Amino acid sequence: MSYLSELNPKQIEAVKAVEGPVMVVAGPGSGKTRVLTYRIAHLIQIGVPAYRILALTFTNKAASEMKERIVKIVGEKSRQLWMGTFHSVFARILRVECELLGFGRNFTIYDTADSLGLIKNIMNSLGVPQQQYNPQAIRSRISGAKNQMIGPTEYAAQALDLFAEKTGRVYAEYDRRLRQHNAMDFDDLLLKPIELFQRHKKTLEKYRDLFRFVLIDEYQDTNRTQYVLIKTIAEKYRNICVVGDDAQSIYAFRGADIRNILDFQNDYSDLKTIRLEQNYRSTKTILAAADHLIKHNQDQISKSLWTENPEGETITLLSCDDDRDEGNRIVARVFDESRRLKIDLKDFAIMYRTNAQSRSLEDALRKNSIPYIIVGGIEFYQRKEVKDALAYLRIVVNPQDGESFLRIANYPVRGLGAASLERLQAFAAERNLSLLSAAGKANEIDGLSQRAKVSFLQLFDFFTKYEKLKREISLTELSRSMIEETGMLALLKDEATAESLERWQNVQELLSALSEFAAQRDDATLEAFLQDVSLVSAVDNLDPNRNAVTLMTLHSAKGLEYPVVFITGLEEGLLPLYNSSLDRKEIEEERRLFYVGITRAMTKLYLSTARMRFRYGETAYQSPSRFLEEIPDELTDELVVRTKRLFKTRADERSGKFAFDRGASEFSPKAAAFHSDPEPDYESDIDALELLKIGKLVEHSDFGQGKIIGLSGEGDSMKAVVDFDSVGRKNLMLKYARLKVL
DNA sequence: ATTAGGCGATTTTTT
DNA sequence: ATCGCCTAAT
Repeated sequence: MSYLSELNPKQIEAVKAVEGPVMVVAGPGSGKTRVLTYRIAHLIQIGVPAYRILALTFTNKAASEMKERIVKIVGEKSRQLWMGTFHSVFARILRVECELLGFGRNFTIYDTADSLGLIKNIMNSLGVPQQQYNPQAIRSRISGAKNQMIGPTEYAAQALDLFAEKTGRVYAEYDRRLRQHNAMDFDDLLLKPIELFQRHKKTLEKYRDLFRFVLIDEYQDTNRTQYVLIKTIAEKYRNICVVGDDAQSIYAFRGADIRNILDFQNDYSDLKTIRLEQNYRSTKTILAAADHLIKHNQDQISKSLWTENPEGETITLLSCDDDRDEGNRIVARVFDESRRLKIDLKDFAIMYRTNAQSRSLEDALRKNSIPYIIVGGIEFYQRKEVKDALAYLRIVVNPQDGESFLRIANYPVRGLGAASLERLQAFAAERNLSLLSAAGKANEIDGLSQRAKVSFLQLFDFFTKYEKLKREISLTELSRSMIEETGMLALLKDEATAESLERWQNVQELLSALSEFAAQRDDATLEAFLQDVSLVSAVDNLDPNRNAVTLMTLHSAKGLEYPVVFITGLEEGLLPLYNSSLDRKEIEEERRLFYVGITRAMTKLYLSTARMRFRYGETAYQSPSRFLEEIPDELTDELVVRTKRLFKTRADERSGKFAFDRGASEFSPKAAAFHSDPEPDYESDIDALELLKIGKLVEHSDFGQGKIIGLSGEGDSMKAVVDFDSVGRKNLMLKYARLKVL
């Protein structure tokens, strides 16, 4: 077994302990993924059929990457592994088994936005005012209840206040409607399998027997339903291996339950615990900072992380004036460090607590023509036009899907407003019909205008036609012709604004994605495509080959690593983020989130704060995060900038005045050690780059004064066309030209 | 009575 | 950028 030579003794132990319950407590960067990969490869190598192994990961990307590596080690037979996120694996099982629960195999998966829409609709029909009862809050309460396996009846019985009482009523109706729509929300994908296994012992036996080996990654972020689910499944063989790190538990808001770790220890008396404490990722400095920080948490399993990696550089603090300044200074550091460390843009990650923070960072990157990719944020599949197109496709697959029907009933505009849809819904409820079939009986609905009747009937015919065509033409043809016929493409094209054309593009992109999907898989169905689309996570789309700076939330950063990491917005109220209550547990989760961020960094870590920040539509004064005090001073440096730095001119260099008179990046005394590192003769010029605009007057040391009349290129290859008073037009590489802005 | 379109407020983190 | 509310238009 040659691969064992690549592992340390603890890792080998974790790979080889395949029988019985095992818990691997794996610190950040301790080679956890490697252990999981080799463990599965090892299982296959000793003769376990791949299809008898269930491996649950946190993202689909992690699953497919791991699978590829396993295929490389032990060959094609490992393709049959059951591997993916909880949600995708159990969605797959439900597709086969859900008829036992009264669902059709073509059920639709509702994402958070769909489920919120349904809840709002229900609140309207139950007469629960949305002003008094926040639909979001109701949705998250229902989701919370589901994650703890509390059903609507039980929830209503426990309701103590008015809010809970209303939530209970909405919850009951919500469940009913999901069933009517033949739809499941994210929580159902975990809850329904439990129900299935409870009610159908034969099915339970089938899966218990199938999954002889069960592995779970990121165990600290599993919730109660996930815990019950795997415990149920693994009961027969008890070959269950969980891998996780309590210090990286950051999903309590989603129902992740730390009890899952403690209970696991209680559930299995013969549990073998293996600790992976050697870190292969970060410098000693970064690891020490993380360690000091996390020691401030009371709730934790104590562990002592260590590394053979070098001491490394100190962590650099950037104290910025405001969010704009923060963006600019980070961009400047990206330029400097890419030069100094000779690394690519893809080696940089900028992290933040809230998605809203990405804006000022994006502005700075865009202005300086630095390519970047943003993880999450406004996701492709969340865009209105994409969701609209998807809704049409969803209805063809599942004609009962009322939520999708309501979404597109009046898009493109067909004269079906709120009142008409209200009538349709009432009629459908009365006769126990789906909205689509009710639309087919529009003539029987009282009080509907003639126009609305015609529209409903046309809509019904439209879907009837495509339901039929579905069996006759290819996936690609069907979707293309259908979306074409809705008229939404023409509508977007005719509008001809930059925005509408972008939307048009997005719809086209969706259709291409579908074609590609159809071409790639021989078993490709519209159902499968729609399921994939519902369950993609933000990081799944991260392309490691693109050379661009990565921007993401601290949550998305879990499991990733980068040579240089910037963690931004280290301010009270932002990290830790304040909401209504901030008790110890919440602070500790925020601290873990920061911990996750720090431990993503391999060689260099930057932490930034802004004195003022634009939030909720106004500029607020911010104070530094309490977490900064928890990192020992000797591990950090402060990079001070006095004023905006301009390009040096030769004259400045000669006089040596530049650094003091005009301000520059300058290190505080304790940063001297860092500054004395061998630095390439490269200047940090980015602050000035953003000042460079067409029309600006500039000075060149040889050509004198001139005016910028054109700018092109990006990064190091950025050029400017300058009209000089003395010599006329010149095309200059900014990197060498050393222009001074006047 | 309905619907269409404009304007203003609003974002914690996510499968 | 999206959602909800308001007013003008049909």
